[in-house]
Amino acid sequence: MIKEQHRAEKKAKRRNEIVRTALKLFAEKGFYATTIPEMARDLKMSVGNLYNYFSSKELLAQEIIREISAYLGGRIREINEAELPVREKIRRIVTIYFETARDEPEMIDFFLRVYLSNREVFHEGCEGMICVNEFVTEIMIFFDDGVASGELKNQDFFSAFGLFMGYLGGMVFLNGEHILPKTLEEYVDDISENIYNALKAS
Amino acid sequence: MIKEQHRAEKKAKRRNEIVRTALKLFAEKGFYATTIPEMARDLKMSVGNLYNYFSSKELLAQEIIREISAYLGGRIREINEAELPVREKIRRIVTIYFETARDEPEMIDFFLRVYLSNREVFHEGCEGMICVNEFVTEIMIFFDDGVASGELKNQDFFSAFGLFMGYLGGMVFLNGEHILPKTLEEYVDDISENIYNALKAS
Amino acid sequence: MIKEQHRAEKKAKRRNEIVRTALKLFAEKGFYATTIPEMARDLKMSVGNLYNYFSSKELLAQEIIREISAYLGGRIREINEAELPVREKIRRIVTIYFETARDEPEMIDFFLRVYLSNREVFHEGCEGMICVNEFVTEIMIFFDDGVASGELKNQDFFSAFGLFMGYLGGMVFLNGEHILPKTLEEYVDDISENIYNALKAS
Amino acid sequence: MIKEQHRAEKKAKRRNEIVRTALKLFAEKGFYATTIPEMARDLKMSVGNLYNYFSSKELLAQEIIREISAYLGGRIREINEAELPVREKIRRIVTIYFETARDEPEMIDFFLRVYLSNREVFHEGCEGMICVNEFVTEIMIFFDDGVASGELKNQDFFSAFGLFMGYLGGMVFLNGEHILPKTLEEYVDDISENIYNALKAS
DNA sequence: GATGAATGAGCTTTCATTCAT
DNA sequence: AATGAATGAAAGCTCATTCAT
Repeated sequence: MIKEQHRAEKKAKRRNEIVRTALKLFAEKGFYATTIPEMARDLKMSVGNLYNYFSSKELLAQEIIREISAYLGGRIREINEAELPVREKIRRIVTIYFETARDEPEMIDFFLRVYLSNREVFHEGCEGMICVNEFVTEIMIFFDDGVASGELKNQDFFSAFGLFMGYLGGMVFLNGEHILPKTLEEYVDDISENIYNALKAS
Repeated sequence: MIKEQHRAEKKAKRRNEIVRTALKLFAEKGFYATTIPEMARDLKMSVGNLYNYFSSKELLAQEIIREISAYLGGRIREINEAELPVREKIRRIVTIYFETARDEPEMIDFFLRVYLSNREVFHEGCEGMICVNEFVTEIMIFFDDGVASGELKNQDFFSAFGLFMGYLGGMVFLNGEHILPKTLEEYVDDISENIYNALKAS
Repeated sequence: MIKEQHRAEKKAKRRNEIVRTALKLFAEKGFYATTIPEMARDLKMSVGNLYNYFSSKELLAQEIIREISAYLGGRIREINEAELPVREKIRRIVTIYFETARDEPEMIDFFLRVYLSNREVFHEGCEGMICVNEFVTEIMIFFDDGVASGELKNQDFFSAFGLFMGYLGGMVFLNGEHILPKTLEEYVDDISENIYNALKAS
Repeated sequence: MIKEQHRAEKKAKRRNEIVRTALKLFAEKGFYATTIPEMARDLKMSVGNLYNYFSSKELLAQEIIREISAYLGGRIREINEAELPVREKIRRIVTIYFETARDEPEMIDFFLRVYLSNREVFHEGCEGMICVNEFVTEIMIFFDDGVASGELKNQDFFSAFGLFMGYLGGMVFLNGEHILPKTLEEYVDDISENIYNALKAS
């Protein structure tokens, strides 16, 4: 039926609007300081109806992190699939991360301010890394490929992962606090170089 | 008057107990999930009296981060003051950070789970880095000394700071989520080496 | 028209399914803990359509009690129409009540847990005993017949009715709470005897 | 300290007012139709403060049933302790029950409309009969004494208990629904006689 | 300094009912 | 006859903070 299709589409669209609005609010104010009535107001939607789409505030947050992970994972996959020296791959990953932080800051902020911070919100349903699986997997592939090609030093994956992600997250945090004297983009060279030096073979 | 001295001492002691208890609770449960009545109960103290020592939950959290910064800053100062090659200094800083995470996890957890996450709590009174000033200053000294001695590459301080702190914070986070296959101590070698390679001169 | 007949039949059937499902849910979980969306889900029907059959939750509950009254009234009518000594009639009524409690517990549970308890639900539309009229009438006939035949003491009907119904309801309640050391069936003898002794003519 | 004593007294008094007000509301409108804000309004007290006295609506209801049980148990104990023929004891118990229903109808209504009906409210904390223990115990003593003295037939306790309590409860229910043509007091003779006949020896 | 009863705004969530399709 | 998205009022409960004692 065309009608039903139309309705389903509309619902999917509405659902998407909810996710986007919630992402924005959560990223700005944190999980606890964002209230459902506020979200409903921004969406011009009743509180009750919001609950027709997501059965709890926690599940909404979990959906969001899954979508962020899928988005970033996809961006990194493109890089993994290109034939490029590791040095250049690192540069591109750093660039993408900072670009995202600039153009869609909600995504990175949510990651840092909600996902990493309010662990209790994710412990039921997003244990370990299952909700950021896509993203982590691509980083892992990047690393394994680099080791396989002899460009990267062979070490425990988490030593490399912590460096990469901790570093980038830290820089975005400092930027968000207006502590950095330069824009993120201007740090790309230094940071890519540092990461490369840290991880490269011999 | 001896009496007054005694009274002041007692008050300082009580204040200290409050800070320690609050630190423990905030680190364990986060800022919002920790309630003042709960803190009072743990302290065997009335809520009203607690407010005689700290006029709000936020100010209490700010005091805590200042004390953590002072503590860690002090530990790093010792290293800065020793005559050691940079490589060894890095190793010692990493070691101290992980030791603290193991022996007094509240401090690092508070840093990651409260200070970095609930920015709204600190925006009035701890703008920028003023409440973690002592700690940051020592890292800065470590870095400047290394550059001065020619051991470290001369680059924007924050490129180095973000690497150092993001990396260590990231590893402690992964450890807290039980994602790491090894203990933090077993990562000290790899991580110190990575940091050194990232920052060393040419 | 045959079509219309068919349609009317189908509607009656659907209506019946609703009553049965609602009865089950109300009996299990009580009036307030049973929600209309839940009922619709169990019926594989939309909430909107449910409201085409019953215009409110209250009216649905009222319909249910009327049907229960009709069912139990019918069972007792059979006994009233048989030529039996009062002693045996009492025994049969007790037996039927307990059998129903065992085989179709929804009916008795609804009676005790919804009809007797949530009076506010029935005050508009089921005042007094009008919705349990059929059932009460048959008990009245039983009683009048017994008095007429000289087997039962002539007293205010409600003295007898309260004894009969309060007693049986009380036993089913105790049974439902798992307080009774024996099954309801094993109490039939004692209880019938007690009722007979209470009501019999001098 | 006199001050502390005074404060404790005041708190106990307030607690009592809460219990009385809640009892009245619950009895009138049932458990679910009575709201906490409404209770607070009647008590001229804030909602929050109410929760300083009772940590949930359920626990409040449990406290109430315990107090009712204690009250009725006490009244029946007096009868048990008097040297009276069983026939007279029955009469007095019936009288007390109906008197209570007339003078403090909330107590009996709560018993029938909340305790017996909303079992889910009591299942955690008042399993089985533990919250009506005092009352049931006295009925048990009455029954055992009667059997011991040879006045009552020796039968399963619950056969007798169900009769007694179901009967009285049933009559109060009918009275509450304005179905009875006479006042409860006018039924005392008939009912006592019926109970006696039902339970007496031989 | 110390107590803890009191406040009240605000939170997440629920649900009977309606209505455009 | 059927759908289910939408409403919106209201529920139970929490908690930082105040203040009379």
